[in-house]
Amino acid sequence: MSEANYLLGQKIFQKIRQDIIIGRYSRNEELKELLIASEMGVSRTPVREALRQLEREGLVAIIPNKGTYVVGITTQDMRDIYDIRVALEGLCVRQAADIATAGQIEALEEILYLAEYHLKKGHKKQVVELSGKFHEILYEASGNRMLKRVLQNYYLYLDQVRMFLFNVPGKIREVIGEHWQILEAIKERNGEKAEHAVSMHIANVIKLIDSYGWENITGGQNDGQN
Amino acid sequence: MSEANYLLGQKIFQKIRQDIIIGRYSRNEELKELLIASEMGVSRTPVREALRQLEREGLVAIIPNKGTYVVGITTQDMRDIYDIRVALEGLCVRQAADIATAGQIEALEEILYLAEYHLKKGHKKQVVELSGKFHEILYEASGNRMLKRVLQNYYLYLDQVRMFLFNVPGKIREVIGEHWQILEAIKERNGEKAEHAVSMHIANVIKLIDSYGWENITGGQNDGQN
DNA sequence: AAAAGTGCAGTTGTATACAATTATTTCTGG
DNA sequence: CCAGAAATAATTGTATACAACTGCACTTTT
Repeated sequence: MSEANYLLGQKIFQKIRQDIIIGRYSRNEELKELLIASEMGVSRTPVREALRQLEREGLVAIIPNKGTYVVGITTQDMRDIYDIRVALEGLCVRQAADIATAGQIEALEEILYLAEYHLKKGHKKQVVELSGKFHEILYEASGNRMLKRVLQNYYLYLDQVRMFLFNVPGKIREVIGEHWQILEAIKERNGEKAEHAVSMHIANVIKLIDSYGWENITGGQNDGQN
Repeated sequence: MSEANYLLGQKIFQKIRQDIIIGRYSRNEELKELLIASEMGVSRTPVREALRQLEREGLVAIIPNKGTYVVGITTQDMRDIYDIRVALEGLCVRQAADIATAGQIEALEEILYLAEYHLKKGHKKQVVELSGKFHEILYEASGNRMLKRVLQNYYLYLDQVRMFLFNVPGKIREVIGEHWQILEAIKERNGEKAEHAVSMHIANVIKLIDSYGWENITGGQNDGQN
């Protein structure tokens, strides 16, 4: 009665995915259907459906008749995703600069003002959420369904990195500043400028992570097959 | 005993996906589990798993407790994918130019020679296959797992467009020529040039489709809800 | 003692059974 | 004849049952 009693299978899928992304499972760890099912108090059926979906996302590998093994997001994957994002987020804001609606632009602006407020108040959690919402609207504003879809996925995958970044002193303020620049370019309907702003934004993130070392961001996931 | 008795669920997934991509189903058509199951002579279980996977790919939409509906690849999606591919295939060959192995380069060269041969002989089917293999190796040569994954997906989605293109007189020859240029740039380890060659390649395809009209490429998929 | 075969426990793959939800039809009252 | 409610059918969601396959320990054979 309370709220979205989302389908069991989807709930399991999302939980396992999140567990994989944040590194709760170690790489190559075997996911046994019956074990997960009993842990969640359900039967194997919805668990199997969830695992099959995870395989499509590339987060696990299923060896027929043998088992399901965690693949996860490696450090290399994260680097690679950033390369991809430079290309795709650039495309995204270029298109958004052309066709974003007044409502979308207003929503983006509202988010940034709100983020400034929560930043001042030290409400980190809200800022993180707003930052996600900012990207969400940007993706939507591109008017490109396929692009939105793939970028949303990658955004999810980088959850761990974002957690790390937002704990670096002063980084949040910097990010919001860069978001303002992106928004300004879109308001001016200047696709080139918007793309450049995004490239800078991502490049700065990469530079920061480089200085800390990519390996230190994931919680030292080991191999699981001693 | 004959061959790769691939898991039932995967086989169903691939069949339905192909049927959706080539437009055998109309948009918004309802996919009933029991119907598909009986058509394929299996139970609902593997069908459900397949449908859930298709939902992850965005090819169908599942409304809980209601049904599964075909989303498919719209004409707009195809345009959008080409925009994405300009960005991503460019990134791909740029990276490939840096790190492709001698073996991969040799494989690419061999494919093109073979394609030339089959082109002369008029073996269109073989040329299409080789063209796919060419891209496959390019994706692999980027050394970027996530990139490979997403590009493979998009390549699948454009099956219908490719069928169309390869029936345009002289287009196959042109495509092979452009592939040679890409390969040359990679052999020279010139990422810029490779990216430019890919951009040209894709731009030419887009230009050609524009001249025919995008709507005329898909077999006139109707809406399915009269 | 080494190699090969046998049997058993554990796990996945598929089918079926049942519960819950949604759609459709039929009946009833106005 | 129509609106609405009750009953019925159809469909999805989940659990369970059984078959098939895998891995490993144990036995047997040479």
